[in-house]
Amino acid sequence: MHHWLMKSEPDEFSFQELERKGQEPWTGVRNYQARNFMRAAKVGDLVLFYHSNCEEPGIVGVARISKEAFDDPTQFEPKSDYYDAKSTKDDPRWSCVEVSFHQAFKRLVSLPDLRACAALKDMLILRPGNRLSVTPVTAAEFKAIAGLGGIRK
DNA sequence: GCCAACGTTGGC
DNA sequence: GCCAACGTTGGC
Repeated sequence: MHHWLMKSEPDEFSFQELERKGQEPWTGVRNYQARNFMRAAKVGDLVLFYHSNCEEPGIVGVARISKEAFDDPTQFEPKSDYYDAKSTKDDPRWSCVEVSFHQAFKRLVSLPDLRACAALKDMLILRPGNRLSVTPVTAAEFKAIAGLGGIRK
């Protein structure tokens, strides 16, 4: 089992919205590295849900991979923001996974919280200029963050 | 709204 | 295949 961290702008799609809907296809990722991480994700993998570009950036809870990588439908939709004219059905460029709500944190784990935790000093997300929207997280990092969020994993 | 970091594009 | 220009991300 792998662990992941996925970023979302709450104005676009928030953790609360995931809780309400139950599950959501994670479409619109247009970065090859992030895409490759999604292709490696398996059903049941746990996902740290990160709110970015907002008042209080940080991790708000845990989601779960509920469907493994499949073709991101938005790449074929000319009207979509994520349309990719260079992608064909025979050779699609972009994948997505489906994520499901799993468990909300008791408290937000903010960026300063993450930075203050010695066990997390190697996290990809904390590296300057990191912009990947999907990154792998080690089991130890996952456990430490769940602890900071007030849930036991 | 600024700006640093970084991926992508395209001319050569 | 190099690299400058450009666009995007995301914290502050």
